[in-house]
Amino acid sequence: MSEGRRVTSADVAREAGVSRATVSYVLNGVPHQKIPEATRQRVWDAAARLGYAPSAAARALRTGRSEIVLGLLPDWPIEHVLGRLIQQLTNAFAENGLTFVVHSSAHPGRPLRDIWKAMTPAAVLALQEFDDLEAEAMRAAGIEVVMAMHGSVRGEPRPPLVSEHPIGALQARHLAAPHRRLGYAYPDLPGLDVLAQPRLDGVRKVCAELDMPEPDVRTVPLDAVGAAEAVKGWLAADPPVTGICAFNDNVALAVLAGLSHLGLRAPRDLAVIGVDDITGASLAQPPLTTVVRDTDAIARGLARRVVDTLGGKEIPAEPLRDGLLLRVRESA
Amino acid sequence: MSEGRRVTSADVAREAGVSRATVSYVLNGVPHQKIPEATRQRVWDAAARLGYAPSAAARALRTGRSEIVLGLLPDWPIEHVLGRLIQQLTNAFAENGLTFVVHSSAHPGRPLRDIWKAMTPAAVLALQEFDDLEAEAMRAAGIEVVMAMHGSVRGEPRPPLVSEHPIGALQARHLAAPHRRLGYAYPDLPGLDVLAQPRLDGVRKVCAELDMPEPDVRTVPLDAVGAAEAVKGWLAADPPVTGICAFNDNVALAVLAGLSHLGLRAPRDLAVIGVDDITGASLAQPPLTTVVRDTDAIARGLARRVVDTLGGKEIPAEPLRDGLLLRVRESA
DNA sequence: TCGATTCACTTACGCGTGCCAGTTGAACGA
DNA sequence: TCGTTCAACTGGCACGCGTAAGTGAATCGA
Repeated sequence: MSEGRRVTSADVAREAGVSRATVSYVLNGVPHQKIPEATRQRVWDAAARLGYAPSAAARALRTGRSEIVLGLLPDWPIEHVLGRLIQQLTNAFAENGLTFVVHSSAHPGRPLRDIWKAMTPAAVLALQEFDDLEAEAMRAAGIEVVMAMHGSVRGEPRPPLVSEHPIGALQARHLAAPHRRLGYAYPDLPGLDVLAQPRLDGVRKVCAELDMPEPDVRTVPLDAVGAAEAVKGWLAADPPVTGICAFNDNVALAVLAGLSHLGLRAPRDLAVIGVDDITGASLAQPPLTTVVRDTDAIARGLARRVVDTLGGKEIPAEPLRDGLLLRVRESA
Repeated sequence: MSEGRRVTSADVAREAGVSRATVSYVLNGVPHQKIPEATRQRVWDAAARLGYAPSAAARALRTGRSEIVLGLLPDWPIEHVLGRLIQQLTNAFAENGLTFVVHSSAHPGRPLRDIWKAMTPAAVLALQEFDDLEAEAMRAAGIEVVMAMHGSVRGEPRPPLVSEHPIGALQARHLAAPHRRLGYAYPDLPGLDVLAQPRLDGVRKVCAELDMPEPDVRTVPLDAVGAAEAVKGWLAADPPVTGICAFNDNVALAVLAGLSHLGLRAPRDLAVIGVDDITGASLAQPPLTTVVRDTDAIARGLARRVVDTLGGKEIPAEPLRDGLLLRVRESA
């Protein structure tokens, strides 16, 4: 059938024997119009029969905003968790009639401004920290801006939507039982500070609460030799470090490799706990104890936040609460 | 300044003291119009001064297509390589004035059809196999469809744009020197067949060329115990398998874990080679030998393909050629 | 019986573009 | 002097939609 030409609401109107306006009212469920059930049904049927899908472009042009939520990806590697989060966000937004679309703003070939000016998304969900001026400009253009990470707008700092703090705290609390001195394996990638700092703060806080000394923080590169250096440092510390909270599983894997490089082994010589439960975690020698977060809950929460904000509801500033799960294996 | 209202081409026209049409001609570089350099400059300046960015919605409405390239993500986990590919595709398309946007079609909250009907992308880049009817429907709607994976349209099978074959071949050739019987560690996730089959075929072909027996294919689950079963099978085969080509690094890691579970070790008891060079590969015990592909080349190639297709050029059906690198470590 | 109200719609406008089909004014040839 | 040509523009339509304002018929209260 219809070769090329797209089905418009005018086609539906003709098919249903009503005017275009009526079609629009029915399909959008406009409340203050008295339209009898019979007519409604005719319109619904006609639309279905023709396979009508409204043009997002026309709609966006008319209303001044699209139904697109733009996700800004961070420039650090997209691994397991982040990948899953993207898929889950897509689904969560789809359930709310929004199309989630991600854009890597890593090495912008075009300035970010062009991107959002062009697509006029209803909202922008920043999965990374980003420029305040940019955020302000978006707001001025009528775009809702939601940040998942730490971020401040016009100087007024607001808490991150997704809080990293509890992750470090959980790691520390797990290790604290047998271990009296903890170390923190900090990632070797500058961009990760937004995540790493709050996690480390969580560890610090628990140490303080339990009257333990400050955690011994060392940057751990993702290679066995470099990691071995950090391990040597920990073991030589005074008092010696016996348990390591790693920024994530990859860093934890590096610590394990460092240990192995020195002929040592977890948890005997040094206990290690990671974050994320990547595939390699359960396959490591020894299998890695790790913290998993409920990314689906985060995705839903984030989506709801955005939807509510778009709906005009005022949102509490508190972070989302997402379940954390401790997956205990052998490394700690 | 301009609180709320967006800058339109009419504003630019007023600022430059010309008509809207002239602005449009200048900014779009329409060839068959005689416009003196002086006027061009005035328009360019005015546009820059006002910070004009054309409305994608209006443009899309007018032209019937947007400048968006929709990437359809597969439903398998987005790891390292795929994540990097997404970022690189974004950049590659950006360099060509296109906005790359990905959508996870994993568990479609809405039918896929609604998505692309709504956003009318200029092209769809499927990173996974997908429905022929769907593809046909898109084509009918004037959307260019490009497939990165295996895919056939209306029954006529066409070769995949990104070929997986050479990966398996390279793995096999590397192992073939000391090893006379190879095994293939097949992933335990049905969706991965599109990738796994061609890779396995590559291994098969090399085995045949070198007068070696057929590879011994076993499905390897991502846990040590399950993987150990597969390992036992290989070692007990007749003639025994001594080298394993794994579908990817995670599967290779599983094989390593299986070996370790049995008190064995690579490469002494069984050589293992993976694909992707994920972070965990270099950190494994022993460090994993693996095949890396040049995803940046793939991204650029894919982007160019799409851009050329949109430009009306007829494209050769041959797959992209991407560099393959063998990263030799200790496991094989 | 008749104005008023309600119902069930329809008419018409404008969102910002791209681009076709003019229009203007100057230069030029006869 | 007057067409004719051409460079350099401009006017205005259509894309598909949401929605404010209007319209004719039916119903109703007095």
